[in-house]
Amino acid sequence: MSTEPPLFDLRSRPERRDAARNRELLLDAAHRLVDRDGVDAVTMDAVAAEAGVGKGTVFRRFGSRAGLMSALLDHGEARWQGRVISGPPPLGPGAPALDRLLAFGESRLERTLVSGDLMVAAAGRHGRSLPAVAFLVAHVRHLLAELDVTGDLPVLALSLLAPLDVAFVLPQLEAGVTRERILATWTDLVRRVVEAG
Amino acid sequence: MSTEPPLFDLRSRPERRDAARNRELLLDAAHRLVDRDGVDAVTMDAVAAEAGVGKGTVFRRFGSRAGLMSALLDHGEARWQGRVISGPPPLGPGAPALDRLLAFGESRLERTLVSGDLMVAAAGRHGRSLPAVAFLVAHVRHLLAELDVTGDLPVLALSLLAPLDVAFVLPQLEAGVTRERILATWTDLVRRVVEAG
DNA sequence: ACCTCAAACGGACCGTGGTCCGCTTCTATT
DNA sequence: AATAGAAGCGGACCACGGTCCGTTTGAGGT
Repeated sequence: MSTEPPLFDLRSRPERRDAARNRELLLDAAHRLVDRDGVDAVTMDAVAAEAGVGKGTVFRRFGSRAGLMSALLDHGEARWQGRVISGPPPLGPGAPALDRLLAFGESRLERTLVSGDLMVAAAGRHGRSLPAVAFLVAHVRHLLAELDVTGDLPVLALSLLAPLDVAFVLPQLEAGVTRERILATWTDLVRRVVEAG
Repeated sequence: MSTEPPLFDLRSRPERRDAARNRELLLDAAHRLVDRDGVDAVTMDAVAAEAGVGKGTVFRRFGSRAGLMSALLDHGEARWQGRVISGPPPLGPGAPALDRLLAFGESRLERTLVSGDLMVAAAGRHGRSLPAVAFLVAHVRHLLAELDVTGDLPVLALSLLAPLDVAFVLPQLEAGVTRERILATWTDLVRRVVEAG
């Protein structure tokens, strides 16, 4: 998911200066295009032109359009993850685990609404790859464990995350289901799971 | 989802003879290509050539590649839906609702495994559109109601279906999670929801 | 300073999904 | 049977994602 060079692999030489510069140029250009014309306007040719580099360079740096989108998404995701890990409760630590879990759902839904189009663009053929949701799974799993929920926690955590995924949220919104209904039902679902131990 | 003309809308004139013939030619051709070379080999040009018609015709009949794939999928889906509606229990009617629900999950997972690549190809930008899962939602909703589960049943039903969606199943399989774990966890999840009323 | 060569670059090129529009064919009407 | 016009057809055309490869550039060694 990350486009940074592997931070802890000392065998790999660091990125060359021009490569690093071009990465920044490209990210800035892409960000600008998203802000100005929306995600759909971010074609690989457009971002290359906007950054003033060749198209091949975009693919060299980000691998694919989905990779570039993931990189864009990462900025926001990292900040959001920061709030989950060390922000104020109930989303951050300090609140009871159930409160944190419910706050997590609401906050995650919010992020899906705000960055849904980027998430769609960052997804490969079949939905978001597992690394992309690893943090989410790990966090939910952790909270479930604190709540003494038993079972196959990794898979259960992902099952609880699925209804909040952009692939399910956006179509429902289009069909007229409100944000509130989705959130209320998710809260309900989580309560049932937790209460059943 | 269906590519048939609207059966009960008498205002719309039926499909012209040549159009109907070409639809069949195209479906046959596409089916042949899937069988012989896999879903990825089914390009719009290839299916047009195989059917001996122009490319424009393929788009006129099916709207998009996803539409064509949906049409291919429909054959299997319809047969499967038949088994759910009127096949032998516990999947079909006659068994207790909870048994039916659990059998539904297992059977659905099976279909996801068998036709996953077609499902992926049939999905638009964001996952499968709601009409494509309308039957699934309706059935699960019905069973939940029979089990006296309260709440926002349409949204709850979709939430239970989400973990069985190809977008979540395939990545897990690739990551080494077994079919059995996925099914067991889904069964567990459903039991918790039902038991909590 | 110079050399070396892996890394990076750029843009021509390709395959594929999707559109467009002038031409053809079917069908309802008389 | 003739006719009109809607429905359908085909394939040239376009945009976009992705690849390839000859050229350039930057960093470590001498």
